[in-house]
Amino acid sequence: MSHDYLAQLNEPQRAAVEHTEGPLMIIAGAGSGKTRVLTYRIAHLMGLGVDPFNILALTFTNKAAKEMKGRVEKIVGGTEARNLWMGTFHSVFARILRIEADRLGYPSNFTIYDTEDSRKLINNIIKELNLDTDLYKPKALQGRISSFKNSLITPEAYWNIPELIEYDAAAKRPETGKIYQTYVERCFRAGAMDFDDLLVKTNELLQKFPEVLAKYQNRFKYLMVDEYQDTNHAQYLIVKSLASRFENLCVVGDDAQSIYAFRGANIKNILNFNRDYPDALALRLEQNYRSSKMIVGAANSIIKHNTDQLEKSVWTSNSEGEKIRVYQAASDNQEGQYVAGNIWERQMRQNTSLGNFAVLYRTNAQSRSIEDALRKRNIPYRIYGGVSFYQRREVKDLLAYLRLTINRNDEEAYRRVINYPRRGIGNSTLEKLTVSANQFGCSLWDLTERIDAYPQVGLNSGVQRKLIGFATMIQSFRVMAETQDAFALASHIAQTTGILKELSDDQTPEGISRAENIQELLNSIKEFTEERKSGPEELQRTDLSAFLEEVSLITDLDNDNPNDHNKVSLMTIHLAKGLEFPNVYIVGLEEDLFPSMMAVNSRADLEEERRLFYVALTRAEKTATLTYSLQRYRWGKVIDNEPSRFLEEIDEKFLDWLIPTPRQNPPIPDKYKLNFGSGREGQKKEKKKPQPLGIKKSMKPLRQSERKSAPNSADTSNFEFNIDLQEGMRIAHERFGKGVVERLEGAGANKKAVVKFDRHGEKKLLLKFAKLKAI
DNA sequence: TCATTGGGCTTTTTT
DNA sequence: AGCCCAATGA
Repeated sequence: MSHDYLAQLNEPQRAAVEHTEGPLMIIAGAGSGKTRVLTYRIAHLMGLGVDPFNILALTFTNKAAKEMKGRVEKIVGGTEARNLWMGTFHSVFARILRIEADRLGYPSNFTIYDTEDSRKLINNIIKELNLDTDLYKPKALQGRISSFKNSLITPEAYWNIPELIEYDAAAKRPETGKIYQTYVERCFRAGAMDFDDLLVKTNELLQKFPEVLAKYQNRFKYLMVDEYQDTNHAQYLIVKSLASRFENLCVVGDDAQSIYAFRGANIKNILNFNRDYPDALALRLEQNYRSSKMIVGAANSIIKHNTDQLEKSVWTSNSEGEKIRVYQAASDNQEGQYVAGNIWERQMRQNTSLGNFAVLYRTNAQSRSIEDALRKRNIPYRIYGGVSFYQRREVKDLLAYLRLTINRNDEEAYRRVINYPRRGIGNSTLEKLTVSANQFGCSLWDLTERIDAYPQVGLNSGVQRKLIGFATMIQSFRVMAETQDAFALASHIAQTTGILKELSDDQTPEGISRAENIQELLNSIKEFTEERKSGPEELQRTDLSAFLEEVSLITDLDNDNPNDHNKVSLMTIHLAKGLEFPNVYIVGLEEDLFPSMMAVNSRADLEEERRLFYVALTRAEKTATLTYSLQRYRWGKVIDNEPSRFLEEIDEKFLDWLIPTPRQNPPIPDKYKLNFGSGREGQKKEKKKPQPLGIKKSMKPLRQSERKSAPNSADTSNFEFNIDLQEGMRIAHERFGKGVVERLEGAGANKKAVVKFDRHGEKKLLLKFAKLKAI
């Protein structure tokens, strides 16, 4: 198999492929061909006689794994590559955990709780403990528990760390440890693991059972980890222990693309690689093969503003390319219209596929205005992420029945379906069951199944009969599961439980779409069984648990539907990581949106946002278009925006500013003008034809202060700008209301004021943007 | 027990 | 504006 693949690589790429023994760190700039390196490296290993059985590659998405496996197969042949283990941390570890589950006291068919399941459970626990949900916000607790897990702090360990206890006490949540402990117990009792558990339990397994560790150490003689900069502490430890025997560990990453600190990713894992492996070879891939010179240059000019980074200079020999266009929209809807119109024009002019276009945004909520505009023009699109198919209520309802059939202790599944469709088992019954289950330390199912033996639960015979009826039904599904395949069983369940009838009775548009989604779920189960039947022998299980094992870790990105190849892709920047598109639109480049409002207060957070912007821009191959909008609907209100600071950070020479000429509004009589503090709906709501866009090139947007007299910003006329601020001065801000200037920082264009607002707390405002008025 | 209503809260980002 | 939840009445 000595192909000429080595000849297709540049110098450092080849070195990376050929350095097979010992630790290796590859710092791979955006678009520098790291996937190619990884695939060739695997092929190369196999060429040297390494058994694919001994190779493990951990990727960031299932899609990336699939793609890589496909590419390896092309080089070495399909049968050869079959034994390769490739997948995400979560899916690979789930597989290991299913094999070893009983050592940890889990059933091998354990349920994987998704975010919603675990939030609901936490919510229940808070209520059972009679705690105030205003203080103990389930989402906040969930985040905190997740961060404990990511740092491998068990509930027992929690009690021994005074800082944590004090922190929670200070936050008026002294019961946090109790909630955490209860949550862990309940998951265990339900035979369920959440996403974090897949890492935590794997680590526990490897630490507690040396023989298991040895087994997998010996199996995975060669380890490769992609996107290493996004690994968290648990992942780091697992990788480290798996690799400690042979130390044939190759990690690939780019500190400039680390965007998951918010979920525990630790950039130090990559920065300190050399400390763990002093003999490690470190290679840098700096030549970008993806993007034009304009895009690479612009991206470099952004990332320069970060102080925490490894030294590296990404360059390209690709063509110059077009300048990056920056467009200012008047509203979010108009932003959408511009993007849609521009995509349409471009694809006509270039006679290219719509699959070559992507619209990227910071938050999922931004997709709506883009979708509307694309729909109006009949441009087909596919939206990734957001409320994905498997999170829809009706889909989760049916899945809950399937889950309960396979794992009857699954508490969240039980709660979901015990009274859906209605069978007269309401909250009070459920509450009694919960109390007893907690008392006995058993699952809800255990009680339900033999409710007649537990008079102390206090249920009357009518309710008992209903519970037995429910249990009998689930048991019958269980029996069927022994012989039937997933599709037959799922159809049967949809039928017998009455879900199908319930939905087909509902002829509202939502009801119809729900019924369609159920049908779609059944179709995908059908597809699953068909695929499995025709697949490789060792993967022929078509039973329900095989399906459930897969389904909980499927993400939107993994479904590659050929029908989507001629559609515009819409997704968050986070999801876009690792992908590339000839034409990229990054929308919503506004202060408080991108960078996010949550991130502007600390340098570390802001740098992560900047890396996110870097990731977004480097997705583009040929053209990039940046847009922002002066007004946007957020939280049901119209909000005024300032252009993102990131726009300023890009070196001017890469940009092409497109500014629409100001709209000529009729003068508005003074009495209709609104003071700040109240909305300005009267202005905003008027439906105007999209104004003709007189495009002026090479022009920066007018700052708010310069725009003051422009007729399209009548609502700002109550404000006096560029006032001479003094510390201690009392001021008013259009959005935040009244406050006191605490201190002033910086000078010139970067002058900022820290203002303590009466109602919104302390904010740091960039003076050239903030509309402050002395009072 | 269940359906309706109104109030409060929400928005980062994901496996 | 939409979603989730608690309170309310049938």
